[in-house]
Amino acid sequence: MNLREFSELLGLSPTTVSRALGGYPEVKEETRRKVTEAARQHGYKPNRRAASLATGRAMAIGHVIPTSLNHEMVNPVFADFLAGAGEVYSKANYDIILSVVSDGDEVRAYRQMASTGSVDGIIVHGPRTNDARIALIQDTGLPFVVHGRAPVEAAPYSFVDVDNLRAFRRATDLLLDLGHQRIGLLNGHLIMDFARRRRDGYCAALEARGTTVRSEFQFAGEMSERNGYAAARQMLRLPSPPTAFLVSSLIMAIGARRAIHEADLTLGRDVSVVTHDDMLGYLSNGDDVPIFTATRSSVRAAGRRCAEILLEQVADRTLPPVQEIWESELIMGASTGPALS
Amino acid sequence: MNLREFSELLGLSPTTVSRALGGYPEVKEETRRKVTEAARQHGYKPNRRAASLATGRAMAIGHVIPTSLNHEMVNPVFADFLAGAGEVYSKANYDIILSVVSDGDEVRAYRQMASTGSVDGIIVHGPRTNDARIALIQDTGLPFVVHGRAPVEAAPYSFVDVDNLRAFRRATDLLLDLGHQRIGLLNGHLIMDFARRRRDGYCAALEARGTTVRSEFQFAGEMSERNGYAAARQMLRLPSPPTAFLVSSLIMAIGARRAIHEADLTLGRDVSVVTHDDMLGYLSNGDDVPIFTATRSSVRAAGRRCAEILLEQVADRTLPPVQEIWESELIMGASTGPALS
DNA sequence: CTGTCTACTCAAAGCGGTTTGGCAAGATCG
DNA sequence: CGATCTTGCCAAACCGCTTTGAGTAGACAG
Repeated sequence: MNLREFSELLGLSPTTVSRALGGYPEVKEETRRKVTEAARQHGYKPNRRAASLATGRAMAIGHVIPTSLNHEMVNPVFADFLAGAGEVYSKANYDIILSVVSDGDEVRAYRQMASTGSVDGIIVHGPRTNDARIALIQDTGLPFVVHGRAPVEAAPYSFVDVDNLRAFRRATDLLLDLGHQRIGLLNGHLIMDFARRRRDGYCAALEARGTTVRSEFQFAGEMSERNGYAAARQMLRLPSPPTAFLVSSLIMAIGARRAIHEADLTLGRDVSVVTHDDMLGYLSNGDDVPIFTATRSSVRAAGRRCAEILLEQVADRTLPPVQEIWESELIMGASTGPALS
Repeated sequence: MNLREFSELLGLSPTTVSRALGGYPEVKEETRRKVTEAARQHGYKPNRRAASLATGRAMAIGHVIPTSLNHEMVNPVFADFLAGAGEVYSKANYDIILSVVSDGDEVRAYRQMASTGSVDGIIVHGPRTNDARIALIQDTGLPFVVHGRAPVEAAPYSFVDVDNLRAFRRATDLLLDLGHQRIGLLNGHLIMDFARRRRDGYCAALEARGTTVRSEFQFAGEMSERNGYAAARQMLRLPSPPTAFLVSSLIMAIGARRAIHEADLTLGRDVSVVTHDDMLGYLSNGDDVPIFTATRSSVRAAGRRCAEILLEQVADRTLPPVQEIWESELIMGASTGPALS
């Protein structure tokens, strides 16, 4: 059923029907009522592609999700981020266009989205330390919002980020205050901006206290359960092992916990753990008492906020960039305790 | 840059340029070379919406992901499923149109996708026992593939599913063979088709051996870490607690493991666990030796296969439905052992 | 040298909407 | 009561592409 057929059915012109459904004031209220009612009954909905073409607005936002670096892992925070963003989009009647690409093709995917005009705006996920994508998208003139940020701020752009440096600096301070001198860092890949900031926070705290920063206490790689386990295990086998771990994701922390148990140590007594918690829906960090002491920030809320900002920028292209840096909560759980002397 | 401008630039007609880029045989090879080269250089790409409108093909597949039942959880398998499907789509130059909706609006989302013609086909996720969506989509005439299946088979449709009943029957048999008499089931919501089939497999195995099926040994709900923990804890506190658990997802099993540790019991000795493992990228079930004994089937592979089938059906609407039921592997890990008498 | 074929290329008609610029009919005003 | 506004509707142009059907130039044969 297309507009012409539908309008003939009603004995009206396509123009009037389109206006009636579009909420324009030029049609009589009664006519509008008749039209909307008939549309509901016959299931008429304007063809989205045609409407897009005519208005120039795609009514869609592009997300590119890369399947990670070398492995085939897809970052588990995407699901929650998309859920948050999706809430906002669906209220505004926007679609998500998702492009799942292997790491190398990412830039191509962004370029394609921009040049084929299939989206009105773009969300950039997982910014790298030197991220070619940002300059690229800036060139296209398409509105975009970055979840996280990249250090190079050639021209300012919108982003929503957690204050990762501060979060990890506070977490490290906490462990130092508890008397821990040997602290392992289980981090994400260092090409990721957030991982680098977290490491900087960790190093800054250690250096401020005159504690040596040791490379054998640092792991950087994919944040999987497996890697958390393997890295923690290896560090625990060192002649003088860490008494505490600072971990970049709850999933990795669960891996670390496995290694701790396996070494017949007790979490929160023999070994302390502080982790970052993205508050993923299916992986809550305990109910009343948190399992892990954690720096906490909802990735779902970030998704919502990024979407809001982006839709505003799409609606009004002249708006200045919005930059938000969120403070993460530091919550005390059962996984930290004083260092055993 | 649009086709008209671009073709004027080249001194050719829009038709010829379109044909050259489309790979039609009516243009001279040399002309085609010139055109593609210029397109690359000037960054010309046909506008997707316009092309769609002209050809009638949307070059997009719709996925609807519901944020689960009562809670705000979004199923973590989506990310991996989408990654698998995305591999196939991007090769075929198809987009994913994602609609994230809260549970109630799901049907509306499907109807909308179908009637606005923004997609060429649909993937249905997480079929329920009585699923209205399937009949609805069948009505629209749009090709679709179900990941999983629903019991009502009014008219046959395409699906890819794991043989859940058989998998859980085998797993239960394994535990029974090890001497376990009291086996807890930590399952998903029973309105989900897969959960019901798994329960049926569990019950069938118990009944075949004359073992009583007890309701206090069955939990059905959201498959989160938290629920796995809470349900296992509660069952372990029963006067005569289970000596083994059968769990529907690795995340839930990790929750159960936490409860087991907390009760000062040892996994694989005091309490056995068999779980289903979707092989999510970030949550591997151990490396060489699996942590958990598990029924295993890759959700990513399922995503790939569903996408393949769907694209075939889109290309040729007359194709008969494809129904695949995959056998899951039963792999032996360190979480199962003989029942302590 | 003319007629027929082949190989390219083009103009124009959609695809299904939105939107501009009119045009009648009825309402309002002097 | 005629002139001027509103109000409510419509015809037609346009968004950017694909594709049909027609046309032109050159190759080749007679």
